[in-house]
Amino acid sequence: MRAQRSLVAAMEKDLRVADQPPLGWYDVLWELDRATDGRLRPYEIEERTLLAQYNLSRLIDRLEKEGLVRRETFDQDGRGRWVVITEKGRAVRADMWSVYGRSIQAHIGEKLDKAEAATLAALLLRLR
Amino acid sequence: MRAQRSLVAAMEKDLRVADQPPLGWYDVLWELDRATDGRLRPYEIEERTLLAQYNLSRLIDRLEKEGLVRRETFDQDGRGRWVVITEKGRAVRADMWSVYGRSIQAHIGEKLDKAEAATLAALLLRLR
DNA sequence: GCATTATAGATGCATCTGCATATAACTCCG
DNA sequence: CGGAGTTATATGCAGATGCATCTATAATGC
Repeated sequence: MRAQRSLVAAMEKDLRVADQPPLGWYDVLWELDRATDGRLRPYEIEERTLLAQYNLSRLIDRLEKEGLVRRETFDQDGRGRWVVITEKGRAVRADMWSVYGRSIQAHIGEKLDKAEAATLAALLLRLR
Repeated sequence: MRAQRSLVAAMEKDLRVADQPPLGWYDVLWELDRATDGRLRPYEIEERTLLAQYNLSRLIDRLEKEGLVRRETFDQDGRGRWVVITEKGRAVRADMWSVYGRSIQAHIGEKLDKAEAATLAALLLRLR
């Protein structure tokens, strides 16, 4: 918990200093950017990011308001929506990565070697 | 991040279902309970829990309102305060532990053996 | 000894989160 | 088919968080 708290605090700060949006935005944009056709259903994003449903719903609102994603209807199921990343969304994600990637390197890469990082990732994966 | 998110969600839920206060309360009460005379300065709690200063300040407000801690003046430095745990605070911490401890066992203890847990803790410690 | 700077803690305000619940659409079973 | 239950997403409201800043006090430099 403490490690996570300090990493998040440090990385959020790196992003903020570089005038970039908060961390949460990245996860969603990244999932969309790598998805086929740059689109996912909200529940798919939810599964991948482990964001709470109501939380994601409003995060999408914010992304939409900034023009980084748009919602489209999902024809096969009237309850469903598509969330589609826009060109601007892809650009913002790439910008964010230039800061976030360096931040990960600084706060994690510098402190663990590849093998240790792999061990850590494997152990954490077991906790989900 | 995802492991932390899902663990916190699960543990908060365990606490809530058992009618116990949120996780953050525990950390503060625990630090106070084990401290000499059951008292610490806010900045000491901050260092130990890695809570943000403004965040802790208001968490103490809530604990105080519930009668779990009280603030006292700190004579050696007019800027400082003591945060002192009350008997009720100690009791609440103990109650919480009966739920939280089991929750840790269920969500972590069941999934990692002692050696793995030690490895994980050591790696995470390096990230702070 | 006074001005400057630093530290401890609190707080206004905007935003975010969490819970509960709403709404809408789908599925399934008799 | 029709109602009961289920799933996908959204939202009202209360409370928590984050940022910036404030107040009060202490330390430092000249």
